[in-house]
Amino acid sequence: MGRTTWLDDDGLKKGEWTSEEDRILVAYINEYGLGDWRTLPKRAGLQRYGKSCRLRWLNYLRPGIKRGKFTPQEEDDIIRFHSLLGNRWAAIAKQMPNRTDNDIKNHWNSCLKKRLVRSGIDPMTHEPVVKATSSSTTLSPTLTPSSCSSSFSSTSSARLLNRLAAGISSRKHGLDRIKNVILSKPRQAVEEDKLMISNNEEEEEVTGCFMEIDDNLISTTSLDELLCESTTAFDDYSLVEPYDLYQSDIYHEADDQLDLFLEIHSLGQEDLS
DNA sequence: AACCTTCGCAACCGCAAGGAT
DNA sequence: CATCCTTGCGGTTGCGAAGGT
Repeated sequence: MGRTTWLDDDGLKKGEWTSEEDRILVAYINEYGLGDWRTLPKRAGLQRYGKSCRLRWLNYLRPGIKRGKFTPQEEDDIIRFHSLLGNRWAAIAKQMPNRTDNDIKNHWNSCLKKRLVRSGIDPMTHEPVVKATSSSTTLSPTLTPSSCSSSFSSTSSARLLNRLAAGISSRKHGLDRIKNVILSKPRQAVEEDKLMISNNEEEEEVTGCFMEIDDNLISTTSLDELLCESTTAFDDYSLVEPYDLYQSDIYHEADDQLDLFLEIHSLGQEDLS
């Protein structure tokens, strides 16, 4: 499977790699290690572009790559990470050891995206598609627009959580403050539950509550709803456009912020189930 | 059996970010 | 500070395999 091999204007090979080329590339890297990709082909004796060698190594030849069918657990993970990160395949791949971003992207585009569509889920927003007579739109499964003044959705809640995670990890907002803010607006509480927020060295309980909105009992006590209700209390936590945070300096300062965000959000997901 | 469509996946392309000069 | 170069990423394409008619 793959593309046939051909030579470009520079006399360099393109298309499918042969097993002999693979062997040469692996042998070279094993002996000399990774270095300048541009000059690597010449040094290794390959009629290839450095970019092609890099791609072949990262997506196919490097040790530890898991190939073959994705397990249901892996598929669930991809869908969940995609709902949080969007088409940031490299970021998703970082959360799934042994799978390449290319593999994940391919599987999403060829399989998972279509599966979601068949299930009536918008693959971009991860929300149920509501077929309207006048105009098509998507709605949160548990919240209607009137139930929350802002354009609340799982995506925006993810963004809020992201900001929350960034705030916690940067100690911009202490846990005490977050705790106080959440507790300060427990509207129509009917039941209490507990969330644990881990902050690397310390753990604290954040008490949440169930809420009743527009006659529809929200049967969860996710951090999402709580944050939705308390958004206004976070003076600088206004709803932002998708992935604003990912563009911010604070987010790119350290990968562990992503880990923290995912950790916190997974706790939120558990509450949803 | 032949043809057509869909699937799966390797690899290419263009662009952007960041480092080097 | 500007320009060039390298690397990394995401979107897309090409093509054999598999499945359907």
